[in-house]
Parts: sequence; C-alpha cells; structure tokens
Amino acid sequence: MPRFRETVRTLLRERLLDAAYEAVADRGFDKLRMAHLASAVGVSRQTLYAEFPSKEAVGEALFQRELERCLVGIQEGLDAHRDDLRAAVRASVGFTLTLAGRNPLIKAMLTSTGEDGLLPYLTTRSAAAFDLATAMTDAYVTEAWPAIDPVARELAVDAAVRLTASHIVQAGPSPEESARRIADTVVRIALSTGREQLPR
Amino acid sequence: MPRFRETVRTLLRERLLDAAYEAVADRGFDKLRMAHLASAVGVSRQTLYAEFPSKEAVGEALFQRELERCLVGIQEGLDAHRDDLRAAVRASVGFTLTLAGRNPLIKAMLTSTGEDGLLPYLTTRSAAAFDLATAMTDAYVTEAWPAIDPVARELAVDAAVRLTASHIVQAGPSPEESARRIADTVVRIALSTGREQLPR
DNA sequence: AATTGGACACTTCCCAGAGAAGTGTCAACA
DNA sequence: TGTTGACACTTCTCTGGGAAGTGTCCAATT
Repeated sequence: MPRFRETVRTLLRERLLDAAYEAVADRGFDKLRMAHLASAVGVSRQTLYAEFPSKEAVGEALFQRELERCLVGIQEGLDAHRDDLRAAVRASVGFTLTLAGRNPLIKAMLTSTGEDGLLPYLTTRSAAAFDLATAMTDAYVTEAWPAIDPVARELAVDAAVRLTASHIVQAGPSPEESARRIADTVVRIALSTGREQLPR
Repeated sequence: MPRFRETVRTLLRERLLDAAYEAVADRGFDKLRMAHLASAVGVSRQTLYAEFPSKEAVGEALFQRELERCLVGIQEGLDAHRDDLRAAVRASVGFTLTLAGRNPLIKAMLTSTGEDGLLPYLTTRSAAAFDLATAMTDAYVTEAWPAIDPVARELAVDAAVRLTASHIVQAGPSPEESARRIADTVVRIALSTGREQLPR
C-alpha cells in the first residue's frame, strides 16, 4: 500500500490547517507563530516546514481550503433547489452571508481592497476568488437551467456575486432578508429578455 | 447689507476646504496639519479654529462637500437623459466610476469597511453615504420614470448603487464598459414585473 | 469686533538603540 | 524519517527623550 504515506501526510496537513485556522480566527494571521502551530499539533517545527515551506504557504493553503468550502456550500445550496431558481439563489446567498458573518477569512476574501495589513495574498487573491466563484456559479447555472438566456445569465451571476459581497460589507437587517432581496433581484435579471418596454 | 460677513465667512470656508482637499488628496488625512492648512490659505490658526472647531470637523465638512458633489454629478448624469433610462444610468455610473478612480476620498466613502485607519468618520459615514445616495436616486427615478413598478424600482436602485460600489473595489476592464454592463443589468431589473416565466 | 501671535498644557509622533522573539536553514542524532 | 539544538538573519517590542501637533487662553494689534 504505497498510499499510506500520502494519507498520513494529508491527515497531518489537515490537522495543521485546522490549528492554523483556529489561531488565525481569533488572533489574526500576523500573530500566528510557526513554533506555536507545530507544538499545537504535536510535531516539530521541521516537519511543519516539510509540509509548508513557509508561513506564506500556510496562509495560501488556508485561504484555498476556505474558498473551496465556501464554493461547496454554494453548490449544495443550488443542488437543494434544482427546480426553483429563486430558492436556490436564496439558499446559496444566505449560506454565504451567514458564513461570512462569523468567518473572518471569508469576509476578508471578498472585501479586501489591499493594504489592510491582513494577508498580502488577499489583495491579489480576492480578485481571483471573485472570478472563480463567478465562473463556477455560471457553469452550474448553465447546466442546471439551460433555458435561461446566456446574456441574462451572465449578468445575473455577476450581479449575484457582487451583490452578495456588497451585503457582506454593508450588511442589511439580516442575512435571510438580504438573501431574499438578492434572490428576487437575480431572478428578475435572469428571466429578462433585454426587450422589455416601459409600461405607459 | 448684513450678509457681507456671512459671505466672507463662507468664502473663507470654501478656500479652507479647497486647501484641505488638496493636502488630503496627496498626503492623506492624518498628515494634514492645522497650522499648515491655516498658513496655506493665509490666515492664522485661530481663525481656522473659529471656522472649524477641530480637525475632525474639517474632515467631516470635507467629506460632506465631496459627497454632495458626487450626488450632483449623478443627478446631472440622470438629467442629461430623461428620455432614456439606460443612457441615464450609464452616464451616472460612468461619472461615479471615473470620479472614484482618481478621487481617493470618494473611493474611501463607498468602500471603507472600518478600521482602515483612514478617517474614523468614514466607518460610520460610509453607510450613511450609501443610504443617502440610494434615497436620492430612488426619489429622482420615482419622479422621472413614474411608470416603473415600485418594487422593481427599489431593487434596481439598490442594485445600481451596490454594483457601482462593487466595481470601484473590483474594477472591471474600463469604467465605460462597467457602466454599460451595470446599466444593462439595472434596466432589466427596473423593467421586470416579477411574474416572468422560464422559457421552455 | 475680528485677527493675530505668543504662550500654554497635553497628547501624539518619531527616532534611535537594545533586547526579545520569530523565521528559515543546517547538521548531528535517535 | 522525524526530532532536536544551534545558527544567521530579520522583524517585533519596548524604552526614553526630543520634536511636533492639537486645542485653549489672552494680550496686542488693526
């Protein structure tokens, strides 16, 4: 079984990231200490460096894992309502908003404008995360609701991502209410034809 | 003419704010010095303190004036196209985006998430600015295009403001292209009825 | 009467230097 | 292989003293 080593390794990796997440969550990334991280998991500093070549790599991996979790949550929100676009959007947006409410990492991911001293990667990475979330959602919607007009779909997905990020920064009354409004808005865009007329 | 004093006073006030704006624009608010500001305009420190009781008051006034200018620009963008909703939105959003591109104050106004060390007021005030911009735009649209459904209008205005702010943070290819996309999106929301059906 | 310059107490910034603590690497060891 | 201790190097952190900034008061000036 040549996989044994790998399994141990990824297990260690997960435990390291768990510990790192906890430390970052309540003391911030710059207060994270490599020595403390190693001892928290019960390994030497060297094995930590064997897994992550630098502290920056830890931040990078932490960021990536959190992003993936977020995207998985969104997908699950969509999956739960394949027959109802509005409910699907509401579930996904609601999930993201509540997650961001208590997860400082996710929050920073979507809001960092640069130079806020948090993680250097976030500056560059937040745009990448944005694009990734948009691309994934777009692909999903294309597959799940092929009847939606492509132009409308693209605008709707972009609006969904941006409005969600906006509500993370400028929070509304409650995540649920925000999600409801965003879902309403997104559905209106998605089902538009671009040939509507003003009533007279 | 009892107004003479007042005129002089507001004139002085404007000149002080002009000088303050220039100083803040390239050195930042915290590098602004009251003594420097006074001498730049050619008055003593005392007359400056007679006009603005504190440095904080200068920041407040500066912020307020910039916000008003921004709103005026938006109104003009709308006024220039009272017959064409799409063009009106495009003009206003385009104006705001290009303004924010070179005006650090406006940028901070719509993006500050708190504790970025810039101005303490911005933290609280950005939400207020947000609300004010939304309220003003909503009132204008209600008056200019009364045929738009109220629910759709409210969602459209909210989306317009939030999407514009989003494009300030996560800039697209160009302000014009961003404005075009936002206008397209906003028009689709504004002209929606909420009773659309998915094509089959 | 308004404006000014000087003087004031108080707070904050800035700048060294010293010491501690953290990072990343290496080699000896179990 | 993984652990341990030592290493050079960089980055915090604290300190104290001097400079500079804020906000206030007042006598002098116009």
